[in-house]
Amino acid sequence: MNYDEAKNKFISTWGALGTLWGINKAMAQIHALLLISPEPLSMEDIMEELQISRGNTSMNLRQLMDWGIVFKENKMGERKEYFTSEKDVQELARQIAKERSRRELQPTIKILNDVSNIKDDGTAKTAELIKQTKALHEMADNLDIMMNKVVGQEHNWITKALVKLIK
Amino acid sequence: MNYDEAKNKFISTWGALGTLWGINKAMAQIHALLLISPEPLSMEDIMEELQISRGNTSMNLRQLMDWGIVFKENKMGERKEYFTSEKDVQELARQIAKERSRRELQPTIKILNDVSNIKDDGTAKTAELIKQTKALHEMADNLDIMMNKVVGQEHNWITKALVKLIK
DNA sequence: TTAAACTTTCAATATTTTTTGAAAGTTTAA
DNA sequence: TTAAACTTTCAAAAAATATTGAAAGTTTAA
Repeated sequence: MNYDEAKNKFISTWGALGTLWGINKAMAQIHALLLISPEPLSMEDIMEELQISRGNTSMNLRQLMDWGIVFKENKMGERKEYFTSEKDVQELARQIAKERSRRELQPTIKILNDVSNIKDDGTAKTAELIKQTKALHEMADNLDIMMNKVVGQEHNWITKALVKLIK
Repeated sequence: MNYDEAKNKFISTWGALGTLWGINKAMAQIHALLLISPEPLSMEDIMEELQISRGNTSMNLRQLMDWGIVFKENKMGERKEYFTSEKDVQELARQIAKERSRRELQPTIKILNDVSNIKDDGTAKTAELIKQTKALHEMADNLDIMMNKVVGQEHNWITKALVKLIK
């Protein structure tokens, strides 16, 4: 496998994986491309490389910046904007964990809390609803703590120690 | 909030969350419904409750069974098939972690391994590709270990201890 | 100012994914 | 056997999502 094959394989794998996680293909591929690019890339570069339209590129770059994993850069004396990805994969994971917690986990925890606190009317179905949503609430809470504390730790010693311990 | 409101809120939240994780709405909602149902439900029950077609119900029940989180049950003297969900949320998490590891993480790890082992031709771009895919490979490996060992542990003492420690 | 060089927006279009429902398939009881 | 009671399959339709590209917007330099 040469460089170009490896690069394409990586980009398309990342793209396919993205769709499995609710991230669209273009967004995941742009991210993959920036991640392995030693130099910042312009919008033209990205469009060219991935064969996607200007509009698509612009919108997905914006989303990646909203996620805090892609940044704008300006080259001196050039008007064009360039883009880079967060290159430290630990920091990348931290940022993704933080955002997914904020966008998905925390709203879900709130709803599980509301639902599990309805008044128990003594019926079996109400008992089951309360029991199961309470259990999910507890689990989601633990997951949230782990995502924010374990992955979110700078210099991730916890993960290292943990993996060593249980491997 | 009364029982019906709470139930609908839970089912629709679970459905919306599913789509965010690459699971379709019907599949997630069927699962939610079974999870809070004290009794096994028939296909008719599910169709009725969620207002979806027979075909849709059949296909998504099959998928849930493939994931190992929904089971067929037969009631004595009845030809109709009934369905229940795994009710223990720890076991549910374990099963989901196991399947996602097998379906997504492991194939990805394999590709990251292949890509990161291309021959270093001395160019900056090759160096970057190798460096980043190696880093992702290591991270994916750790995640795989955690998913299979930490979540996969019966009587999940590690999570409990960990959460207590870092909370 | 103006205009060139660039980016963003968004309605229209294309693509992908999900859902339907009827026909085909299966199982059981008589 | 047959037929009733049920489930599965799958082509077609619907719905949801992603993509395009051109017009509108913005910034900078002269």
